Amino acid sequence: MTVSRVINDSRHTSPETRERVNRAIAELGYMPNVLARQLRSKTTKTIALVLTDIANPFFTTIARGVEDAARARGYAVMFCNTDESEAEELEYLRVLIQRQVDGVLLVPATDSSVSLKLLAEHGLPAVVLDRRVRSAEVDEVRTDSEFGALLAVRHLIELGHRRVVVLAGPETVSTSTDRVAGYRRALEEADIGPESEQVIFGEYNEASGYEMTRRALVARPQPTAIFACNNFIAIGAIQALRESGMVVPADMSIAVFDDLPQGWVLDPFMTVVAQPAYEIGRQAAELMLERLAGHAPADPRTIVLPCQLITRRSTAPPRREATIEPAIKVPAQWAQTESHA
Amino acid sequence: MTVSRVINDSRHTSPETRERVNRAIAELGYMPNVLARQLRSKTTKTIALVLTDIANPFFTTIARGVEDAARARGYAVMFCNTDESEAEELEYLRVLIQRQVDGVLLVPATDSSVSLKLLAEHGLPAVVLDRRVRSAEVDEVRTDSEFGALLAVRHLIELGHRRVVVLAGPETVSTSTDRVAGYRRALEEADIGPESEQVIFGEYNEASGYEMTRRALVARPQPTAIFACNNFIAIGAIQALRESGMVVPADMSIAVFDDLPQGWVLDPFMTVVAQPAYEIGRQAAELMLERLAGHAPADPRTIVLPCQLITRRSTAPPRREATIEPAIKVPAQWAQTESHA
DNA sequence: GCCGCCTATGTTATCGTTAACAAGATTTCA
DNA sequence: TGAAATCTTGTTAACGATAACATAGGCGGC
Repeated sequence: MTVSRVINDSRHTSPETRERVNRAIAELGYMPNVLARQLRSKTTKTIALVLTDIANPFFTTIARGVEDAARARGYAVMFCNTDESEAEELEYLRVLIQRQVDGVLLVPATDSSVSLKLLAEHGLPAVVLDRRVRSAEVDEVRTDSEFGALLAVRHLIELGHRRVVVLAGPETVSTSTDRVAGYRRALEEADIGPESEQVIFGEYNEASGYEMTRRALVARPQPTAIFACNNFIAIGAIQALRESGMVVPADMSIAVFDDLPQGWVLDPFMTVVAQPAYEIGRQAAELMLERLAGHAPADPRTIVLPCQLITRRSTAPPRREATIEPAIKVPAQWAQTESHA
Repeated sequence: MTVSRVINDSRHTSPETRERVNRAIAELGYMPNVLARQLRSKTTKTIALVLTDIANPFFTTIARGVEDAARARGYAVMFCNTDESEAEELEYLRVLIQRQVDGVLLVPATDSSVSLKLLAEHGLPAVVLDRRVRSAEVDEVRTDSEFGALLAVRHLIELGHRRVVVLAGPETVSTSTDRVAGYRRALEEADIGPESEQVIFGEYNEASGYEMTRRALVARPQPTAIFACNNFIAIGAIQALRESGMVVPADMSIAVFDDLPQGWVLDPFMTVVAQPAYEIGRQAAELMLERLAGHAPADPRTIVLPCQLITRRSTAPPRREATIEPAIKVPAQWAQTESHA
């Protein structure tokens, strides 16, 4: 019909016809059937964002960046939550292929590349976010986890800590291993021998953070500082510390990878390595949209964004080594001033 | 093709053919095109959940209930976030109609019924969640906001409070007005005159909670307790109280509608009116799925679920009226014991 | 006046699936 | 044995849009 032309092009249509068609549309409450359009045009104007934990504000922020960039160019976004499970991830990808999405932004549950192979088989472009994948030939956007961890642990060491325990996520996830690598580099830098290393691998959630902290606390000599590899691990850690009556930062310092929103765990304000989560999402979407528009080079591109240490009140010199401050002063009300490094 | 029969029915197909088809599917990596299927069958096996704030754990929990119920019957769920804006709501509904969703679960941004009219015009079934809508002929699932508010405010009054301020959401939202009504009933019950009433309407978010609290604190005589009509308002309130140096519950009690997850605002644990959020979502989805299956009566149904007062440590007798406890004892570490009423 | 080009509209075929019908093969049962 | 019932497979049309082509005027240039 000419109707199609009015709705889409509006080139090659006379003003009267356009008027007539629009009137009819208004009268009938007509709305085009997107399904039919997509079937015919072989493009759904939809991209998918597959991530591991939508409840984590870090990923929520990424999702916003993706959505904003996509919407600005008329694309819709489908969100899929894999719960850190590769099986779920593959399940979702199959659904997405069937639903004919134009491309997939993926936070992979593991560093295996079977998911990417599946996408490649079906000719779907992909962008990997936040994590590295072994031997992948795709666009990637992430931050330098190793360097961020180095900053955080260096900060703890500068405060005087010598026994720092790192609570990591799964060993199969690159952000875990990279952050542990950064931790090791910081120890080496300070000539702290590997015998003082304390690394616990677990999962990127509250329960695991709680459990790892309980384990860390029974170690002798007890660590004086915790480096949590993500924000949920830190929340679990705080709960475990409270239960065992330890006060942060007097009895235990804690530094965290990934920021937490205001309103979460107000007390104490956390020293964190903040990632530009919104930008990770936005730029990943941009890479994808460029590729879909045909404006992208054939070779994969990698964007590594900077991260930033924000020191707040959850880190302080350890009890024994405290020299300047006379004792463990725990202000009832934490000041909200921040210093950025 | 016979292929279709193998994939769907598998009735009326010989085992050999089925085998042959399945082999071919595996070899070719064939996946059916969902779009075409949906176009032909006029059903997308998709329902939409349109809500006002996906960042609020109350709605996140509803979303889980919806998703679980839907998935169990093979339905997919599309989530849409209206940000409490009726314009956005209508925008989304138009998209959903175009995308041919089978039905819509709606947390309406206002109590107007234009959205429901739009859906009815296009023959789409709807279920209204959490809030009431004026003169609507649709299925509804919610809790008894007025009764919940009555419980919370009665609890404050029993503790000895006489000046309770209620921080509400928008006046155009039924949960706001219902909770204010419950507040008034509690005051009447206790023979507290309307001159002691203090009602502030705002929005269901942190910023508004903060701002309303600042306003409430300058009132003279100052209120001794706050009743926050939702959890985000409460978080904003807590921030404002901290800034002005007030300690909860010694200087100010606070009771909240909607529970908060562990990990959020640990200190102090909140006295809340908890709603069965998951059940609201699940039962709403069930109503919809029943209707889609043709098993529902023509007349609209309304489900009102019970809510529950959970007293924790954010409420205590007011300073002046304190008689039994000698002073305002604020334990450094809040116990996590809960008593249910 | 004729040709070619541009514009506005109509026609046909197609995307990939399934509903509906058709028809041959096989089984059931009187 | 024959007719009806059942099973298996094939054929056609349709879902609602658009791409591609076709047609018919209108216009300007020579």
